[in-house]
Amino acid sequence: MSRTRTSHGRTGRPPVTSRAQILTAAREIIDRDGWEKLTIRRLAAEIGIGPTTLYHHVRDKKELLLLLLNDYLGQVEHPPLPDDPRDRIIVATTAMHDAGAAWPWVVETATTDGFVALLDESALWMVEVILAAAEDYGCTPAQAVYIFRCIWYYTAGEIIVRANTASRRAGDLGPFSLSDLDASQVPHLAAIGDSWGDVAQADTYVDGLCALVDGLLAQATSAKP
Amino acid sequence: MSRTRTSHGRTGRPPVTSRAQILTAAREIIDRDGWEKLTIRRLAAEIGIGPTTLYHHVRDKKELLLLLLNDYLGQVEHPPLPDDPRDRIIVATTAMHDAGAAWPWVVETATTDGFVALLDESALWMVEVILAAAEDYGCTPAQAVYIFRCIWYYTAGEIIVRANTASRRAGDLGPFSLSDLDASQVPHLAAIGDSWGDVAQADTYVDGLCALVDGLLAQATSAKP
DNA sequence: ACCTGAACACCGTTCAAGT
DNA sequence: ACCTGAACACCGTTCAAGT
Repeated sequence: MSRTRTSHGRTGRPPVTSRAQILTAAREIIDRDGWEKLTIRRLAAEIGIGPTTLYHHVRDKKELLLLLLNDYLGQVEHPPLPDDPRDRIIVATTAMHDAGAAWPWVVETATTDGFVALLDESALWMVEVILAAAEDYGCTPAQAVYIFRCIWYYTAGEIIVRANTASRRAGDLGPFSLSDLDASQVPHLAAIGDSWGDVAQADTYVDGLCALVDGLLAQATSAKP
Repeated sequence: MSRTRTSHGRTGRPPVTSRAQILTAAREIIDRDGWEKLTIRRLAAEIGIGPTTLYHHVRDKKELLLLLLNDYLGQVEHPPLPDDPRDRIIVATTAMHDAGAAWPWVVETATTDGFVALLDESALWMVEVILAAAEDYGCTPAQAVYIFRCIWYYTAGEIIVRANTASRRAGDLGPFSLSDLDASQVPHLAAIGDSWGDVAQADTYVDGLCALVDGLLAQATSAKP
């Protein structure tokens, strides 16, 4: 795993490609050109090697993304955690969300049930904090996993919509037209009309998260599902 | 919009390509080969025309997907709605979820804030029902929009994870290994270990939705955000 | 071992040209 | 108008061959 190969013998010639170098170059591309531009071919060009050479260091594009994801999550700083278990869930989840919102491509690799099994310990502290807090609150381990999954669905969905909306804003589609709807068919929608845009601009992630967590904790302690 | 061009003059030769034919062919490909296989080139081949010809009937691949999405959502059947507003939200959302789970690619086009503005009236009844129910419950229009967005984040996230997990099950990654974690670093996760897989297999979408909706309604009626 | 170029089997999209 | 082939600028990945 962590075998360092910075030099091999007396030649002193540093290896042209190492996993660390690959990851650095990949992050360089993402930060500079956007994450859609991270391709095997571009990454190889960035390092200065042939595309095929990359396959000696990384099995797949998927493995590359997983490596990158673990590396990134391991560097996310740990926020101070409050004592109250409920608040601890909110804080840890918000940290998870902010990390994802800053690098939305992580959801691409992380939106598989069981992706936790692919992560390093250093990347799993957020999951651990949420599980521990839920159990502190009185949940069973199974309930804690259930709560984590629900929180992750909500968070992943919000990050994806957020990312797509941001790239749309740059882009193509017209401004917005919820005003010319047939009021007899969809009266409430027609009444809201174009003010939808204003309302939807507000960042309500944390509000919604609180509602979800409170609902989940109430559910878990009232009856066992 | 609905101008029919099934014949133009006396020639009697039906046009080789119409929007309806394109959509039918696209659904054929998705149902037969999976939605990843729906490409402009394959679609053209399916119809029996050149790829470039398609661009005379559809601006973009994105427009094609939007056309397909509207068409599909318009055909989703309306479930009987209960009187209780809270239950109405659950039923309408579940219908929306089931439609998405059956055709997960819809999230690709629908995970943009404001995607509602791109939909036809016939596809918007689920949104309308949710907004109406929230207002029936005592919410302001703005609160109703907020509730819809939260519900959509949770639902979209669940559908995406569900779809990715299903395609993974066919696939590549190892079985699961949450057992060899360092218990000193992540004790709760290590304790759960491989039983995560069993717990995560349960379909808890509706349970989580109920928790979310109850949390949101409690929040909306207690104070105005 | 480590790296290479050439090739395979694809993409979405544009554009000048045909009928 | 409607359709076309050729081309552009890409993808991820494989494979036989080089050092």
